[in-house]
Amino acid sequence: MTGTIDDVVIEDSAVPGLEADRGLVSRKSTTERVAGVLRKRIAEGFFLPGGRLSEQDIGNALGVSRNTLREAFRLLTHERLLAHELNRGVFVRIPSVDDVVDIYRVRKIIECAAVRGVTAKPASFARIKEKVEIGDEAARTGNWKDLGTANVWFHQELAALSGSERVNELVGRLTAELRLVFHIMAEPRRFHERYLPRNHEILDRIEAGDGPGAEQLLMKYLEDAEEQLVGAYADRADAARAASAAE
Amino acid sequence: MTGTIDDVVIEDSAVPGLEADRGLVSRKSTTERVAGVLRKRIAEGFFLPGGRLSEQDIGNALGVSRNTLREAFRLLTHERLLAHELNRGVFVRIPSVDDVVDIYRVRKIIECAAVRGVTAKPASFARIKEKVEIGDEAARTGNWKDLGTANVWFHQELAALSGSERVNELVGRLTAELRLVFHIMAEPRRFHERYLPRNHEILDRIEAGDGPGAEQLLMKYLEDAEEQLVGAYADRADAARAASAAE
DNA sequence: ACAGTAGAGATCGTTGAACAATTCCACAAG
DNA sequence: CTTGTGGAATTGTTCAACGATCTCTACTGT
Repeated sequence: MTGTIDDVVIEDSAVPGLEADRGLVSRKSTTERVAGVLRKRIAEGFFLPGGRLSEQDIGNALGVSRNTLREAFRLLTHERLLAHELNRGVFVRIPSVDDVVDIYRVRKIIECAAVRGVTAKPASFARIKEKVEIGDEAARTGNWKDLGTANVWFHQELAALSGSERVNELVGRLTAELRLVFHIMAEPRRFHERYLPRNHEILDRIEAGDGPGAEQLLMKYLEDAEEQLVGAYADRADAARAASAAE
Repeated sequence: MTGTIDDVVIEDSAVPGLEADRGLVSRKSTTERVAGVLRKRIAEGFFLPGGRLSEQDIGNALGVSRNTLREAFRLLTHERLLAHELNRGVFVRIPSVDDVVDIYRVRKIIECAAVRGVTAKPASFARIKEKVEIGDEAARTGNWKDLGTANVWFHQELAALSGSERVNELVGRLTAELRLVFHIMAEPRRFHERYLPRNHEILDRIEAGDGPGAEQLLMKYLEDAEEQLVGAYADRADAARAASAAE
């Protein structure tokens, strides 16, 4: 063990404000780049929930070795985007109803807490407003895909009010997981549209510095969205039951 | 892609209640077992923060190949226990002051929300009480190490009141990360002791079904703990500054 | 004496091949 | 219709190899 504990120095940088560019300097390993590609593909529905990701095929397609690919799989499995079954391979995860309920349980806790703390106008107002307007524009032009992503961004900005790196990361993961849910839903397009006016209401309360008010609206918002998704799952189950009974 | 979206069936098993044993059947991959070993070693301080984990050495010591070991490293890096530096290797992470602040930010949100929701007596009361008593016993016998872990368990039980799998996992990760912080502190033994009576106070309020009351106490508890840790970091920084100035 | 540099050694990043273990699928047998 | 039983396909894991990158030392020139 080379390093000792005394390496713990609270670094006050000699060139403040430059550390932000560190991300631009640091190259990324192949594993991370592969994971990024797969993450994007999963998000956009190229790999559908339940589908298997063959080491051989994807390795060939991306031009990376099996070992490197497996490391990327581990990353995404850890993010709950993939499910790893021993000796069977990795599959795009199929969130269960319980998952949906749990995801919203966490979202209620996190996002509501972030919004509740709002009192004065923080600097990130513009960012939230921006996301709402992007959503409006997408709805006006009928671009349902963009509407969905704008909505996701909106909620990520809300969570960002907490000012916590870990909260941001967590919410990012949760929404990525939710995208899987949307992909297994029959009609995802209209899902986000009905929540557009409520985005405005929440933004208004935040702009007014009314944290508790915004929280109340957001809580109701999340409860409704959850109920709708759970309902969609129940419909699927009913349909499956009816189909198997009809044989 | 073999599986289709229609695989999403809410399975009503032919043998209800047996799926719970699925975890017992599934063996674990070598990667996961290795990750488990490393996780434990890091938690108990065998690998100290800042120390480098050589692929070669640890691979030989554990009798696994470099590839398998690297997969395990990815897992732990994702949990923020290890830090991965390209072409330099993996190191036991050294949490910064910002990390400590952020960890407590999240803990306040999560644990307080979990505790706030308590109204009637849930079934998990006994579990919480148990953890408090384990802490008492450890303090009585002067077993500071056990006191620390008992305290961690206490908070994990508090978080478990939320009834969310994801919250449990998150808090588990945060406390694992906090253990790193404790390892770089000079005198970790006495740290937990002073919070013992406050554990009792919080437990009392929970048993009384007074969620908001418990939340208030818990919030103060977390604020004090955070302040103490941040203070310890500042001391370290001062000491480092003095040392370098004396040369 | 000192800054800069070249090079050797160590370690990581990534690949490719190999073999064992396991699962999957089709087909035969009861 | 259910229960073995093969063989093919895929994953789990190891090993060896080579280029890339970092680290440290020793050397050079001023």
